[in-house]
Amino acid sequence: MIAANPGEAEFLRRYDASWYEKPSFTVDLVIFTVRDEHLHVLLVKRAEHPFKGCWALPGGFLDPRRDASVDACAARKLVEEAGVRAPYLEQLKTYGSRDRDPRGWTATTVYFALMASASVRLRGNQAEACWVGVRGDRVDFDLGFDHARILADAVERLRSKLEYTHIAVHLLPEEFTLPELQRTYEIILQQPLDKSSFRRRVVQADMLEELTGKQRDGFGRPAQLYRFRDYDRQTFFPRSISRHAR
Amino acid sequence: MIAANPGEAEFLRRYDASWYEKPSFTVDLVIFTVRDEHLHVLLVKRAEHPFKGCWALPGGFLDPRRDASVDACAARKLVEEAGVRAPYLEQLKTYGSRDRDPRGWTATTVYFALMASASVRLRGNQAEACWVGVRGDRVDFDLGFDHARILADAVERLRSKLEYTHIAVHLLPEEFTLPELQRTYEIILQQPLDKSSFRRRVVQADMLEELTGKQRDGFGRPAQLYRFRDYDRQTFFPRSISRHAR
DNA sequence: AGCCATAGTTGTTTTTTGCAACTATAATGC
DNA sequence: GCATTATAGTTGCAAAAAACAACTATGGCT
Repeated sequence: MIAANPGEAEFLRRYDASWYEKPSFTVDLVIFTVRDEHLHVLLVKRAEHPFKGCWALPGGFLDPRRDASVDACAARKLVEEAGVRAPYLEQLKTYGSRDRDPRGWTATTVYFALMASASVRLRGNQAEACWVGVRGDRVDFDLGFDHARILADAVERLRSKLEYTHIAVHLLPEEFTLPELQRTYEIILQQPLDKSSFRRRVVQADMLEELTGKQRDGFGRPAQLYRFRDYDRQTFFPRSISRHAR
Repeated sequence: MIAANPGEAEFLRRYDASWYEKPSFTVDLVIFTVRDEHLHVLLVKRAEHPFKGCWALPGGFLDPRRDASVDACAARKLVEEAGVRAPYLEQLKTYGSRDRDPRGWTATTVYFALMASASVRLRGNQAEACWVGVRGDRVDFDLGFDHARILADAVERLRSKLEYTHIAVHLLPEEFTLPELQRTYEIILQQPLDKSSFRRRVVQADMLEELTGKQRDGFGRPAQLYRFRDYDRQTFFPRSISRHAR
């Protein structure tokens, strides 16, 4: 390739570089659940280098032959890597840089998923996988790559979405009680909420369907069971939930 | 490459595919401003196939040699492709699929930027570039690729962020008046707001610094000039702005 | 039956908002 | 000059919403 002048040569070099040197592209998952009164995230132990033996978020390379889209890739990895089904899956953010992976330039599009603790059934393909408690916005040990940062961003997004939307219902089984829902909010927002304000808010949002006749038995008075009304719609609250802090 | 059994062969094939068949990776920009009482977006006319001659969002291939990160690539393209400086740049979302570009599997990470109309200085490198008015969540002519969908998502994100954060200040010059800020909100949210409620909200958020002595002259009484206090912090309103609709 | 624990409601006080009338300060036209 | 007009900014009050606390309800348990 012979160029008439330095400017043209430079242009051609850049053009070639853009076309042929592509960054590696992966998809990672931050899968949340609530169990034992704490927020948990699903982590896998890496079987290969780099960061072999380290805990990391489940995920891996996108395969253009198999994955029709990034969303489809995330849905596939949810089943294949994490071995779980989650009712809520949303794109979080894309992290890409020269130095986040020792093998070279990589970009990863991270999704975050919510699921009920009950439906957990780990059958990680090759890697060991387990739920790890989240303290604040981190877990207790080191994560590979920039996954600690990604986890912190995901926790922040989870908290802020909880303030304004109903998505906490996806952390519970299909049928749940209002005290259970309130407890979920309290665990994630890390502050107690006022019972009567919370109920007023949730009922006015008209997102729940009362399962008349069905109740959750327990210690004291049995609680009314509800079901989330429209599984697709994204309902927004007019005010943030944490205003009910007391 | 000889494998002992079908499972291993399949594994190796996938591994190779993941490594060597990477999707092309681009970065696109949705740059917003407000001028002539309307929201505008910066578009460029494509000089090359595909979609040659079509209007599209500015952007292009990430160059791993020059771009240390996706964020850095977006900042570079803001200057090189769009020829503008913007005080606010935020990642929107990543769109990737087999069929969004006729050349094959591509992923694009889209950023959205806000800037004051005054500081516009188009010097598009090779392409013709101009501001185009946004009606609802679209422009009046066809866009290449899936850029119409991307634009609609960006407008939606802009509206929802306006409700809860101060980011509208980045659509104004450094010094502005409260009526100008209110007008910006009204233009983007497409509804009139109550003057006294709006002022109460903005003043209580404590995000503006009064430039005592400086005023904007005009027809009636001159308006007090303000400056945004902390250019980095992201301030959140406790309630959505559109509650002041009247 | 009486106690305890939790669910759910109701009523009162306090805060926030919606709304409209009011004042303030400039330019303009006569 | 001075009324008029146009926009900026304030104030006061009624209405709505939220915080708070006390209340009732309903089960299990001894």
